[in-house]
Amino acid sequence: MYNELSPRKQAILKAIVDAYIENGDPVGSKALTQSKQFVLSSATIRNEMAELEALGYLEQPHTSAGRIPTELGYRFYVDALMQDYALSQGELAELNSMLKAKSAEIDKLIHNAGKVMANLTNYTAIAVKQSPGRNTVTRFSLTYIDERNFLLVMVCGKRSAKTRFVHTDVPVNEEVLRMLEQVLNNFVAGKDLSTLTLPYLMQMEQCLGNYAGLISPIIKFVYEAVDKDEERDLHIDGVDKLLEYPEFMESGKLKDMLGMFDRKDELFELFDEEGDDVTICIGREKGVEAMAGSSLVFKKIVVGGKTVGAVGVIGPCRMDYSKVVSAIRYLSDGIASAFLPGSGQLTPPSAPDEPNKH
Amino acid sequence: MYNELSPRKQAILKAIVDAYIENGDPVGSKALTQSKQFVLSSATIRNEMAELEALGYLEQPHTSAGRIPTELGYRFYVDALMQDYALSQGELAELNSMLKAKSAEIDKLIHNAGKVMANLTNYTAIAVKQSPGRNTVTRFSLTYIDERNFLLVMVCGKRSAKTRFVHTDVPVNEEVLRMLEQVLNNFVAGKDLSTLTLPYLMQMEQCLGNYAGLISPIIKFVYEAVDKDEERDLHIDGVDKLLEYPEFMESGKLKDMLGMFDRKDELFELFDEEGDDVTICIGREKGVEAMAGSSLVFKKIVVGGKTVGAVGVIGPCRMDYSKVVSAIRYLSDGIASAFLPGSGQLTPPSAPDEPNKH
DNA sequence: TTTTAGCACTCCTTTCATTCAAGTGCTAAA
DNA sequence: TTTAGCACTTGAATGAAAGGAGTGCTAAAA
Repeated sequence: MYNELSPRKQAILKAIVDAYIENGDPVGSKALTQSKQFVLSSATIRNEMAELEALGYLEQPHTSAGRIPTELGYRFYVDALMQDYALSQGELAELNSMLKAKSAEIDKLIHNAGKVMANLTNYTAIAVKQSPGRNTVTRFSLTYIDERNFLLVMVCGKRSAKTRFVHTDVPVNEEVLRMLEQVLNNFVAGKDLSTLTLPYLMQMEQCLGNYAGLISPIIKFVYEAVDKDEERDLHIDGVDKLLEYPEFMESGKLKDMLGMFDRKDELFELFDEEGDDVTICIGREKGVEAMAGSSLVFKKIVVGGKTVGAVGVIGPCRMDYSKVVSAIRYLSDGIASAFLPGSGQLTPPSAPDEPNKH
Repeated sequence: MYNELSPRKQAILKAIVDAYIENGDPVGSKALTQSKQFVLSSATIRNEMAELEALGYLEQPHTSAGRIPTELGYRFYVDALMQDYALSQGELAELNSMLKAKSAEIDKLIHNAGKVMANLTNYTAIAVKQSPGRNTVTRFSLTYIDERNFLLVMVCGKRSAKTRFVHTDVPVNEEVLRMLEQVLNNFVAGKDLSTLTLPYLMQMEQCLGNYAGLISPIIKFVYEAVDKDEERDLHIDGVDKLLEYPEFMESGKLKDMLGMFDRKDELFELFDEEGDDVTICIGREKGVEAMAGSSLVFKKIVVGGKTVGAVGVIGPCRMDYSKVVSAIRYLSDGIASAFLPGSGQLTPPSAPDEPNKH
């Protein structure tokens, strides 16, 4: 589909997108000839631009304005035309200093990554933290509080734990809790939830005699704890950056965005993507109406084969994709390797030696 | 200070604030006479308004506009003039249906309260969840995971628990953990942290022999868990509601707000208030520059003498205080009584029988 | 002494016409 | 195939004019 574009058309498209990303004004044929990168007259470029528009890569806000890229134009740009951006020394320093403070939990690191991203790119950043879906509880532990209350601790995998306070109508004591704990560890720990059939549960209840009534509320908690959506968490940073881009100042765009930021479920869906490298969603490509005019760039954070979260930025379609992509890739990989067991040192994904001045 | 205002001035001030809150246009003398609540000519009212302005309760955007309240004007209004708003049946139903879904943790309830508040009042809502400061850990529980890892569970009070994964250099087993657990429960549980002096810690370490090295990282976690700031959490809902008020559309107000929403620390400070009833912060009263033109109304949620959070709304100074106050009071008290042990039924703070049409 | 009618004045908002500049498409020539 | 030239379109910027809302002040009325 793309090969219908001659090299010259591609060069012109690239120049237009680059220029438009940089200053936000529709770019006309004259501006391109003045930029000295083409030895063509404005008329020739005009013809090419007219064809690019007919092909759907460009559009005109109105008759007497220059051209701006369409969603298709941006798509082609990020897929085929965009150049790699090498992070500057200062930018690398900023990212690294964040990554080195890896003392804390991965949650905090991801959260901080959002703040850093927002600052570095000057777009709104989204940091997603998600525990791997479809857990099983690997171990139970019950802690006595008083006759009617105890704490249920569920260890999921080796890296996360959830607690619930359980109130009982039957009085309990340490001994009962030990027994219950043992039953849970024998019957439920490590099992997939689908194996918890009714007869199976009844078997457990038999083991507990008078305390059989405790099982069903606990199982409810287990379901809740294991439920995939339960453990997703999403932080948005630098919302005020949106205001720096005129595309959000008019019409209802800003409202759309802020509304979407409130409906986190909808946001999560945007992050459901197969790819493992940086994903770029331009405008309504994913079918989300509120994304019209905006783009989302993100990358999953994968530690030891498990997706533990993602980090991304959201901003106008007219976004500095090449810089954003570089920053996100660096940060996402950096977080991942900071948490890879054993690896203390970061391994930057690319060797940036010559910083771009942008 | 306030008694310098004659009853008539108060009535006029009230009428002005009411009218301005309702439609956002500066209110002139003519509008007041037309409202039929005064049997005075516009000239008389003009004189009164001029005096109210001289006293600092009103101001004029420009010479040929009506008057709008100053921060002092709003202050007087909320302190002395504002009428109680009786929530309508529909509004009560909305609030109650939220409160009845009390299955979940108090965290979730508070979070939901924010969403409901935002919808009901049409202002941005803030839901604060804070565990009572300066906890002690009341009980420890250790769960074996593998030779080098175990889970540390710290129960604080009877209502909250925190977990930490601990990695050890010394191999451990169930037995060791039991011993360690006992030591922690004997020496640390229920103690104020200030009693954990160095000699005291050394005494503990003696009890543990080879495993003395485990104590210090655990104590570090205890400090973290007990640290006051650790457990504050804040959710903002309905940010897009800001856009419905023209005061945020111009100048940098919106940016100020969004910026403040990002700096949660600053927000938390606004919620540090002594009072137990609804608190109203008008504009820069609390010394926060970003609050210029905006007001915050909130109320702590107090369960059994402990502050567990707060719920509030933030919006333009021109806010429907009376409705907001009623809603917040109802919700805050509702959450509190939903979580008061034993009390299944809600006890509404006031008996609303005749809904206001507003 | 207080209230009110009357009036000149201020200042914002809206409207309309005009001008200006940028950029285009098209045609014809190179 | 490219380019110069030109007529045309359109939004943005400017400024004058009109309109309106509201005020303060003065003097008369209650």
